[in-house]
Amino acid sequence: MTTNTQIADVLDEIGDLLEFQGTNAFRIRAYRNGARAIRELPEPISAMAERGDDLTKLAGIGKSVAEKCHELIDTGELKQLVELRKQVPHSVLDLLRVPGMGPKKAAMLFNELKIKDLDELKEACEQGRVRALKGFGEKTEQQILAGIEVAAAANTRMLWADADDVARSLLAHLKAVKSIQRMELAGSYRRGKETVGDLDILVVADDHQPVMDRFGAYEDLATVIGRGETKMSIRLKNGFQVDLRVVPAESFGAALQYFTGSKEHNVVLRGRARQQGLKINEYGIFDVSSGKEVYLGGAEERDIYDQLKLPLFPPEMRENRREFEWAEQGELPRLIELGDIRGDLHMHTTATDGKASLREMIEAARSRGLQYIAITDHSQRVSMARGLDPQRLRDQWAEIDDLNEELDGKFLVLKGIECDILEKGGMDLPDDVLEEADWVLASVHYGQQQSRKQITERILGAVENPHVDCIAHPTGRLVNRREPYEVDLDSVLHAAKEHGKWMELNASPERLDLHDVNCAAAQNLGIPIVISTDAHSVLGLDQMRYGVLQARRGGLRKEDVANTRTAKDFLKLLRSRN
DNA sequence: GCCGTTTTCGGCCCGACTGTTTTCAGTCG
Repeated sequence: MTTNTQIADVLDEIGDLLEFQGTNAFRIRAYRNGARAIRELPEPISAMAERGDDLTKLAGIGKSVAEKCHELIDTGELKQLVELRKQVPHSVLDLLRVPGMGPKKAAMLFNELKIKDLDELKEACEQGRVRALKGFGEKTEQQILAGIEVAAAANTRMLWADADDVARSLLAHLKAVKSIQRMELAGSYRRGKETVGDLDILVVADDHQPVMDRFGAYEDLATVIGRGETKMSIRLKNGFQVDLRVVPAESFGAALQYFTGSKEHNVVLRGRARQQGLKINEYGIFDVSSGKEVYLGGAEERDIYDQLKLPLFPPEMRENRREFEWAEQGELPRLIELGDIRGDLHMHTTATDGKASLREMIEAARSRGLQYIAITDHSQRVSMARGLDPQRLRDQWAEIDDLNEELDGKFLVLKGIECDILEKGGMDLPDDVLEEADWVLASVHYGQQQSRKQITERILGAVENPHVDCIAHPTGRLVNRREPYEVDLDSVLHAAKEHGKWMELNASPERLDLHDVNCAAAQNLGIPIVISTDAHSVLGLDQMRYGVLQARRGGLRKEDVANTRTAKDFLKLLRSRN
């Protein structure tokens, strides 16, 4: 079994190694595009190959990459990669993590000084051997030395939620500058990616200098990486890089579009502009058909898309996945919004590992404008969290019955449970207990290291249990920290479809599980998705916005998400399962 | 290496900043 991720990783590695060898940049891009296409496929490419599908029909995959996919699927390895690895030691790829170090410089270091890893690079810099190379100097050597520390310390991206905190703090800091007329964050932060590599701030101001001075006086600043006429970059104490650009008012929209990206989206946009005799850059959109540049617009982001007769794509959609196809068919989905959410179907209380009582969670949910929630504490297997046995669970449910009576239809509390899927298979609570629940989440917490076959069979068992409603955090991944367990999600989704089961998109910023690509796969199959906070406290209920952002990246609409329905319609849909 | 209602060959996004190279290459986003 060769998964999409494994194949994509191989293609990316080939891209890295070829880049190092100075291969034609477009050939390298072709490998990267192929890797991306496969990574984002809604179904396993191995299944497509087995069916005899023509893989070259997939956008970004031609004859060569298709052959390599077949070789990987059939033999589990790729001769080309084995060869490349002989030529370039794997550790030299670490050199590229040093800021300012690209493939050309790294290759020079490897070829001239036989430097194979970061340790050898450090030693060579300290001995002054690097500055002797053509194109290198003393300053470059110092930068490399500083950069090695950065490469070692800060090579992980920040969770979106954490980047959001930094972003808000920076904006508040900059707002003190009176001459700032407009200010906006761009980049992957604006696109709502689950992790953010750096922040891009765009500003319109009468005078550049006070803005840059203020930027350089930010309290968490560690170093100023660079400062030019229009652009300034800093690194924060936590290693995070922030770029600031000051742009003229007539270019603000163009710059916002440009720096929001993604790169892939912009490549397509620029290609289209070129075909129409237009040119886009961060200053605007220009008619170049006469040989001169005639400014057509750029003050607003809309100006760019209007000129190309394209809709103003929501930033979360700008990944060159399907947005251009949708636009051509006039079928751009209306993405779900936070305000569409009416219920929250996964949360914990002090009965297990939550911080707030049942009553406090209900009050907090009501004050956030929700109409219904499900209380889903852990089941007995999760002993660390004092998981509920049948008796304690039934006691909680009796309490919920009383509270519902007290609420008199103004708010609905569902009697739920997050029931563990046991290591040996089967559910952690007997069927007669689960049968009494309004809402049963099934989830894996233990035995995450099991084989693909074991884990998949466990989850399939839960999907087939008639009392289970929804699979919670279906892949178990933790953003930046833990890979998904080895589940065959494609099989799980097909089984869920067959048995009328739903899938959770867990909104907790460190989970965001399902992943955006998996959301699209579930949507394709018509499986209702539930966005839930998995709140362990009152404030945890506010995590819903992270889940909605992820859902938007997955292309989900209001109608794809079950808990956008009113309490009455939600129950109706729930009871009509199967 | 991929792609095609301008093309099966000849393109493939575009500009700022830095350092070192005196006219530009490399890196980055």
